Amino acid sequence: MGRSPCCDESGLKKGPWTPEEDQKLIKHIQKHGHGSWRALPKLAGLNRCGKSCRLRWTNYLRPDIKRGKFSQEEEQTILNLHSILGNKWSAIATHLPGRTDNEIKNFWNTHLKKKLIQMGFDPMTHRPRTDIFSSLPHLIALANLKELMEHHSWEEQAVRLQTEAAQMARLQYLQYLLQPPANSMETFSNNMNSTVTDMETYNLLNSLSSFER
DNA sequence: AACACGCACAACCGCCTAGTG
DNA sequence: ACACTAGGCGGTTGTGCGTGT
Repeated sequence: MGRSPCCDESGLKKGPWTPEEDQKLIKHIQKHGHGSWRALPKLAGLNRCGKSCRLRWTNYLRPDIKRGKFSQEEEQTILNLHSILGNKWSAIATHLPGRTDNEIKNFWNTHLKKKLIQMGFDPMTHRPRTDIFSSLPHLIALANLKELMEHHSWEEQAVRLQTEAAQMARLQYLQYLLQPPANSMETFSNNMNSTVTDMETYNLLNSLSSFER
């Protein structure tokens, strides 16, 4: 019900945190725990709203936060979980110890989303895109077909077609792996028990992205 | 050197939900 | 059952930095 009034109070500081503010927050929480976030700023001597303090602590100052680049395994985990859970960042974060929902959300928006789009997948459905732009490579391929037939031997064309067929098979396999099942934990656990390992999926992603270059 | 641009990420905003009286 | 609040969540914006021109 209704919006929390804490941030409507005027005179509270906004914007980037200073090292001094960080220290005050860390010291207070280490000594007393965070308790009520609403009451914390006053007790800790901070001119911030409780919400801002909570966010700063959970997303940046918490001692168990893992910083730095996401590993390949983490990246694959996010892809897998996002295909199942969607934009449930906090739910995804529970499967990645030391990572915050905010960090995962940012990583998704700046890296993974683009990666999927580049590979021709809809980042929301994890299915191949069906719009005109995703079809463009196929249309170009068709347009080039005539020229191909005129300038290359049958042997060359056979090798090329064989390579492309293999890539297409891998693409379809990946499509199958990334298919979002019905939103139930049953299908989730089925997926988790599938014989396909994270590494296999990751290798497929890599092989496909290198193919597109 | 100066400017424009894009990227990454920290932080904020507004809505939703669970808990409480 | 209802009103109210704190905390949590996801979307969006702001800011600093690196890179290209």
